[in-house]
Amino acid sequence: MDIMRNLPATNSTKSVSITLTDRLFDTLQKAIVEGEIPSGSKISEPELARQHSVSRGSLREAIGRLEARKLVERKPNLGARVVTLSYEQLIEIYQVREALEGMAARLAAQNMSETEIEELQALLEKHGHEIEEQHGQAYFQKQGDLDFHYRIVQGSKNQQLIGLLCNDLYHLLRMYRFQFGMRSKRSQQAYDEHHYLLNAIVSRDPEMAELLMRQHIRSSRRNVERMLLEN
Amino acid sequence: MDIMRNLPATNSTKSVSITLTDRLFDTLQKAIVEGEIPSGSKISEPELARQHSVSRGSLREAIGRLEARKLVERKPNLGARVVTLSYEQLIEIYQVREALEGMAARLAAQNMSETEIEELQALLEKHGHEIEEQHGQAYFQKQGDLDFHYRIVQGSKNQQLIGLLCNDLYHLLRMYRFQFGMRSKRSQQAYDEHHYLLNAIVSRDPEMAELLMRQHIRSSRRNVERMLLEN
DNA sequence: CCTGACAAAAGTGTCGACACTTTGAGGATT
DNA sequence: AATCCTCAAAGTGTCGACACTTTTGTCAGG
Repeated sequence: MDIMRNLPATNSTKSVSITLTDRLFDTLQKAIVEGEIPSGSKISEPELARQHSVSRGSLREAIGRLEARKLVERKPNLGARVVTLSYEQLIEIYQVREALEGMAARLAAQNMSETEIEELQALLEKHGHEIEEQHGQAYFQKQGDLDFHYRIVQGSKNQQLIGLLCNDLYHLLRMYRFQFGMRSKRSQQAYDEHHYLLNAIVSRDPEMAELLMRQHIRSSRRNVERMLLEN
Repeated sequence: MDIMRNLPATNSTKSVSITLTDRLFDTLQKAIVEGEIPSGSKISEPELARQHSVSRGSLREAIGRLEARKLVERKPNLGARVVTLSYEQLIEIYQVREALEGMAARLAAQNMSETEIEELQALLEKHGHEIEEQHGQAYFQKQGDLDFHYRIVQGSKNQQLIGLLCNDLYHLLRMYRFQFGMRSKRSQQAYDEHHYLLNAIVSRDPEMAELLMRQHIRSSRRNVERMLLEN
C-alpha cells in the first residue's frame, strides 16, 4: 500500500527499528556497505560488542542476519568475515538481476496502477532535467538509476520478487557501487533506455518490457566490465 | 567441486552440522517443511527450547535463520509464526522460478562440463524407466523433478543463483509440495520437456535452453493452478 | 636456526537469569 | 450485561558468565 513510504535510499528494514538488534543490524549493514568496516576483514565479536555497547548475544543475532544477506560469511568456531568483493561475483549479480528484474518489468507492465505509472513518468522527467543541468554528474547512475529500478520492482506486486531484489541483492549491489567507485558516463544512454522501457509499460506490453529491461541491465553490465578491465 | 556431495533430497546446510544451532536449524526446517509444526501456528520459544533441550538463545538464532528463509515470520515483542501458505504466494514463487531457472538453464548450456551433461543424461534415462515401470507413481514430480532442476541450477556455476534457488526458494517450494499434496499425472509430459531441454544443453544453445526451461515451469505452474482451483 | 610440543590467551558456542512488553483473567463501575 | 481497570502470568529482548575450540607465543630438543 504505502510504497512511497519505503524510501529507496533509506532502505532500513523498518522505518524505525524497535529492538536493539534491529538498530544494530541497520548500523552494521550501513558500515559494511559503505566500507567503514573493510571488506574481507575479520569481525571480532567482543570488540564490536564493546564498540556499540551491546551484549555479544544481540550482536550475534545481527551478524546472523547479515550473513543471510550475504554481507558476511561465517565459519563455525572461526568467526565471521565481511565478504570479499570480486569481479566474478559482480558479474554473477548482474546475471541474477537480469533474470529477476526482467521478470519484474514484465509483471510491472501488467500490474502497475495508472497513478504509479504517472509518478514514474514524473520521476524520469526529473532525472532528465538533472542530467541536462549537471551534465551527467554521476548522480544518475548512483541514485537515480536505483530509484527507477526500485519502483519497477515494487510495481511487479510480487512479494517474493520484491524481497529477493530489495533485501538480498540491493545492498550487495550498493556495496559494489560504493567500494568499486562505479560512476559512469553512461547517464544519457541509461536515461534513454529507461524511457523506452517506460513506454513499454505505458503500453502494457509485458513481453517488450522484459526484453528492454534485460537489454538495459546487460548493457549496464558490459559497461561495468569495460570499466573494471581498465584496471 | 563436489557437486555430487550436495544431495538434493538431503539438503542440509552442511553435510554434518557442527554447532548445536546448525543442527537445530536443520531439524526445525524439516519439521516446518513437512508440516510437523503446522503452518500458521505460533512458536513459543520456551516450549520449543524445552522440547529440543536447548537454551532459548540457541533456539533464537535458529529461528532467525528460518526467518531469513521466509519459513517463519517474526514481529517484535509478539513472537514468531510459521508462514501461512497461500495460493497467491505459490504463484509468485513460480514466477520467480521461471526467471531464475530460465537464466540457470541459459548459463548451464554454456558452463556445464561434458561429464556433468552425461550424468544428467543418465539421470534422465533412469527417470524414464521409473515412469514406465511405476506408471507415473507420483515419484517423479516429487523427487525426480527436483533432482533434475537441482543439477541444472548447479550447472549454471553462478553461486548467487545457486544460493537463491537452493537455499531460499527450494525449501519453500518443498513445503508447498508436502502440504498441498501436489502430485500430478503430468509425469510423462514433464519428462518429455526435460528431454527437450537437455537436448538444448547438449547443443550448447543457451537461448533455446532458457526458452524451454521457462515454458516447462510455466506449464508446471498452470498444472498447479488447475489442480488448486478444483478445491 | 628450525621444528614441534605445550600452555596461556583470545574467541566462539551455549546457557540461565533478569527486565521489559504483551496477554488474559478477574473484579469493580456504570 | 457490558465496559474498563488492575494485576498477575506468560513471552520476548538483552545481558553476563561458563565451556569448549582455535590461535598465539614460548620453550625444549634436534
